[in-house]
Order: sequence, then structure tokens, then C-alpha cells
Amino acid sequence: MLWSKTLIPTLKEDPADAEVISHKLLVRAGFIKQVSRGVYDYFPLALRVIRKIEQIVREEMNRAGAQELLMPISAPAELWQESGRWEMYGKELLRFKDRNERDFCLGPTHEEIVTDLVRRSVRSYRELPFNLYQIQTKFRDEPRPRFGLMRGREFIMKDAYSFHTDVEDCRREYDNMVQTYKRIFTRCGLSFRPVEADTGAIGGNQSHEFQVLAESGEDAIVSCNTCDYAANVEKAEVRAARPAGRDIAEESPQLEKVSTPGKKSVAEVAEYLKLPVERFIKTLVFKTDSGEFVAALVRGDHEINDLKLRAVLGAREIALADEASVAAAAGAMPGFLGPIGLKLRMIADLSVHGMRAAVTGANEADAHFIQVDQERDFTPSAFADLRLAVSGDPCPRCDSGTLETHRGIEVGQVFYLGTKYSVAMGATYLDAEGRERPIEMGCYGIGISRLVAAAIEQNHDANGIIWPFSLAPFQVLLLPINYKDKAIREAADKLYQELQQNGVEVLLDDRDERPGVKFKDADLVGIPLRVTLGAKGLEKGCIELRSRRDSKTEEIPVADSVTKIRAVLTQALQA
RNA sequence: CGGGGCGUAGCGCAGCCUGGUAGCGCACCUGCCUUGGGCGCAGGGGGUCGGAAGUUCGAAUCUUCUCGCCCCGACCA
Repeated sequence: MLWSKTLIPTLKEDPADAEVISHKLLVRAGFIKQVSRGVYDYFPLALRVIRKIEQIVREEMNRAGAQELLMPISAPAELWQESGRWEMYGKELLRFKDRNERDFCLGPTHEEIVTDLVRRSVRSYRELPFNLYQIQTKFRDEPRPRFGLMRGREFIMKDAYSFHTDVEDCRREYDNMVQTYKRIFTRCGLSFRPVEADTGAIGGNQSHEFQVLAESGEDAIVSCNTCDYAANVEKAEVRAARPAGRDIAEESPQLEKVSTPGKKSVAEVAEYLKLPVERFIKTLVFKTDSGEFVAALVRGDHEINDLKLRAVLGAREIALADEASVAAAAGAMPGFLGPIGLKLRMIADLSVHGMRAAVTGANEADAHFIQVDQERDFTPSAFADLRLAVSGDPCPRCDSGTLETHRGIEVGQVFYLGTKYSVAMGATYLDAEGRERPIEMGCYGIGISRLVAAAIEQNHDANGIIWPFSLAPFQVLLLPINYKDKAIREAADKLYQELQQNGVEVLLDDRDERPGVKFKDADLVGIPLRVTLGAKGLEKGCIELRSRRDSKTEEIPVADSVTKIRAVLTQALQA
């Protein structure tokens, strides 16, 4: 392709509204432009990258036995009402009415549509199992889209759904997809990690996310430094600390109430009393969807994992109670709450068990208790794993490991769904005995457009993007120093033709620009191989081949150039 | 949804406080020059100052409303 005929509006300066590097570079290098909040145009270079990713995904999904189809982007409300998600999904679901005032939504995901499709098409166990996938634009009206392609409202996704007669077969396919995803992300040239994950709004009861490791990632993940345990912090289990081994007969110092005027947060009180935050017990009051107020207790240096709390409470929704509700329900203001004398149901984190010489609120204004002894002074309704895992926690799976934390960009997620949708929507089959049974389901997503951003977060330098060979919009950039020079132009045109005839994806910078401009743009756009054609080299019959990633440069004879470039590409794409 | 910030030429910004009829850099166009890392010189085009209403002789500038975009928060007692 000719640069002069391609829309590549590069910018010298960072766009004012971009925060993360992938967003800045995608805009600066002429790949995307924002149309509205979280919605972007994909310019020709971006589309080529997307097509590359799609192709890898297609090849691997097909190889794994899945079949591609295409479902509608809009869905009638009735299907979402059947699954119950019309009410549950909230404002992220973009809803609208057609001309006849019928409710519709734009699909943020397609469990309802695909389940409907399958229930109308499948009767017998003989027709199962199968796995259907599509690559399509999705719309989620995110509360806060940001970071360019990393969290858009409109985005391109590969979503797959598998259907099975039984749990074992569904789990087999789940594993098949995990392996497939590993191949896909490896082929994309990314450093990633599969982690255990919460199932969120999709539902189901087993899930892994595929996280591309990057500092700018929105997700926090933990991984064991010894075994292969890794999880999203939302999901990470925390093992009960080993029992401290305490002497029951030993007396604790007497409980004491101290004045802490205006000191509300753990940090403030700790500073004021000159006591370490680990000695504190935080008391947080949550309201459940059934209207109950519940106190959750965690150590001062820990944080509540509300997914865990929600699960322990068996609640559908929980939220921190506002000040007025807390005052009414607990009889004290936030900041001075404590378990002693509290009339609410209390769930305490495992680490609170057996704490001594602890500090808690005194359930009255401007006062805290010190020398609190959990076993002596209060008894929670239950102890449970409530807190977020932190760096340094012991691994929940192996004996010797400890957890370390990383940031990640979630580019894929696999779910074992079970029969949640098939039961709700009546997707059943007849087994060999003629009994009607619900279909077991799994679902598997990959954020195609997010992957573009993730790849850049992981592959860039001060000058611009460095595309992995497998994702690059072009494999080779031909850069004639002066395209108006006859000898250079003829050499460039000839090489351009030959490379194309040899199946190499090549972009020729045929613009009448100064060399400096072309070099800067070349680095910015990030095509992995650059061939520079200059007068000096051509006099010797040579061109210059340069790697974008490591800047390694070699002069090679024009006559060998096609062979050499093909060899480099072959090697790079195999690696 | 709460808080903050910003909307002035394609991009990045100044001007606003203290009202007087819009400017800088880059980009763009023309010519000359130059050609291995965002050249040089000369000339030139382009803006309903996000929108609406108000105050005023006069509004980019002051007031009100509104729309858009960005950031932070929307759990830590």
C-alpha cells in the first residue's frame, strides 16, 4: 500500500485528552479518532491490526472445533426479560424503543440471543456438543469509559458459547478454550497470565481471566511466587493465618476507653494514639438488598472484598450504608464504630479472630477502645474470609509460596455457566432415555479492540509503537529517502513490487517529505521492519534493513533483499 | 450519580481576572531552496471563540442556563 494514498493522520503532539500511552500513541500515529465518549473510528492502520487479531482468533477457534456465526447486535427486551437480566443488568445496557414502541437493547454480550437460537434449533443429545462464536461490535454504556481502546463503550469482541449434555463435557470444553486462549495470546506476542476470576454480571460459577501484564492495567492480580496459583484480587482467597497459639489463662490488660476527638479514619486514630494500623479493627456497616444492616470487621490495614462479603451474606447487592443509616442502625457515627456492644449482625474477617490489645471504635462520638481482646470482649456472628488479598499473603494453594501483586489488562475471560441461562430460557435436549434435560453451557470472550491497546501498552518506546510481527498493520515499511530522486524511486518501486509478489505486507512511504519526517512517522507507527533506500547505499547496490524493536541495522545488497526479508519474517512469525 | 477541570483555526495552546471587535507554535496552500532523523526563506488561506439567553453603547472576556470532553470519586468508619 502507498502511504500517500492511505489516511494516516499522524500528530506531533500528544492529544490533550489521552492519559495512557496506548491511547496517546494510537491517536498520534493515526490509528483511531474519538467520535464520542468511549466510541472511536478505526482508521485503515487500526483496522489492519484488528483484522490480524481476528484472523489469529479465527484460526485458533476453528482449530479448537468452534464454528463462526453472526448474531444481531440488537435484541428484543423479551429475551433479556426471560433471563432476568433486563432488570439486573442496570444502566450499562443501552435500551431503546423501535417505531412501534417495543423495547430493545444493544447487545453487551449474547447469552440470551444464543440460548434462544439454540433452544429453537436443538432437540437431541445427538446434536450436542458444539461451540459457536462470533466477532462483533458490542456496546456497553460504561459508567466511566477511559483510556482509549482499553475501556470503550463500543468495542469489538469475540464471544463464544458452548453447549453440552453434561458438566464433564462442558468442563472439557472449558479446558479446551483455556488452551486455545493461551495459543491465541501467545501468537499475539503478549506476556499474559491466566487468573482465577469472579463471574460478575455474566453469572455462572467458574471463571478465568486472561490478563496482559501492564502497569497501566485496570485490574489488580495476585500470583504465587512458587506454584501456579494466580487470581484477580477480587477473587483471591486468603488463607486463615496460622493459629497464634495463645495461652487461654493469660490475662489481657483491662479494656480502656480513650478520647479520640475528631479522629475517624484508622490512619488518623493510629497517628493520634501512636499505635500501628495492624492493631486496629475496622467496623464497616453495609446494607444488603433485603434491607438488613450488617457490620463487617477487618483489621485496620486490610480492606473488605465486597464480593466475598456479598457471598458470605448470600446477598445479591450490598453497599456501604450512608451516615444517617449507620447512626440509626448502629447507634454511632462512622468513624467511631466498634464491635463491643454493637447490636448488629457482625461478620469478622479470619484475621480478626483472637486479636488482642486491639483498637476499635467505642460506639460513641470521639472515643475508641484500646486493649480490646476479641475472645474476651466480643463475639461476631461468624468468621469468614472477607478481605482483599495483599502482597506477602501466604499462597492459598501451596505451603511455601507467598503472593505478589501485579497490574493486568483483562483481554479474555472464560466462564463455566452451567444451566443458568438454559433453565431460565428453557433450552433443553432429550437424553438417550428420552428425558428432557437443560443444556450445560460455557462462554468465552476476547476483547479484540482492547487487545490492540494492550499490545501497545506492552510494546512501545519513547518514539512510538513497536508492533509484534503477528499484529503489525504491515510487516515492512519501505522508506525512500527522496522519492523524487529517479534512481531511488525506481529501486523503491521495484522492491515494493517484488515484496508484494512474495506475499509480504508492505507499506511504501512515497510521500514528498523530508527524511526526518518520514523517520519520525516510521518510528511512531511502529512497523517492525524498515527498509531505507538512500542514494549512498544504492550506489553500492545496498539497502538498509532495520528492526524497529532493537534498532539493529544491516546493509544488504538489493539483490538479496527479498530473500533476506522473507527469512527474517519467517523466523519472527515462528518465534 | 457527586466533586474538579477544560471547550478559542486540523492539532497543541495564549488571550478572559481588569469588556473595545482574536493571537502564537505546529499543520495546511504558493514559490524558491533543501534532501539520512519533525530543514530554511518569502508570501498566503483558514476561527458562528461549544450553544442559548442576559447585562452593556460594545461580550471570547461578566452573569445564568445548557451541551460536550477529561480527571478524581462513587466502599474503608
